[in-house]
Amino acid sequence: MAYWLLKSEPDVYGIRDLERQKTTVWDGVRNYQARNFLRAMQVGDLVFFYHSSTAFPGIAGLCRVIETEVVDPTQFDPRSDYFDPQSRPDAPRWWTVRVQFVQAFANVLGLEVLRQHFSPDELWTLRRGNRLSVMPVKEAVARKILELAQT
DNA sequence: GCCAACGTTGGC
DNA sequence: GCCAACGTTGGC
Repeated sequence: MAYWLLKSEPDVYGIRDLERQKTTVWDGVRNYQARNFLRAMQVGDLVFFYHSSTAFPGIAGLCRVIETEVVDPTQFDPRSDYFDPQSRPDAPRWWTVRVQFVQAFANVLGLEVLRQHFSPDELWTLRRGNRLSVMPVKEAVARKILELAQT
């Protein structure tokens, strides 16, 4: 089983939205590196839910991959912000996963706490200028995050 | 709102 | 294939 991190702006879609919906298709990713990570996910993988572009950025909760190789439907929707006119239904460009809510952390693990425990190379969200919205998390780092979240 | 950092685009 | 210009991201 692998661990990952997904970024989202809570004003658009936060951990509480996922809690309410229970599951969601993680649509709208339009970056090839991020897409490749999405395609590498396996059912059962654990995913940290990161809140970005908000007053208290940080890791807000946990979810789990429950379906892989999902074709992102927004790429074919002309009214969607994520419409990709160059993507063909017989050869979709953008693939994603469906995730299921697991837990909202009692307290968001903010950047200050994360920086105390991890280097930018261990946790890529800490890298300056990092814009990648889907990234892998090493098991040792994931275990530590889970430990921090319970305290 | 600012601005540094990054990915993408497009002219050549 | 290069690279400057541009648009976007995201912390502050």
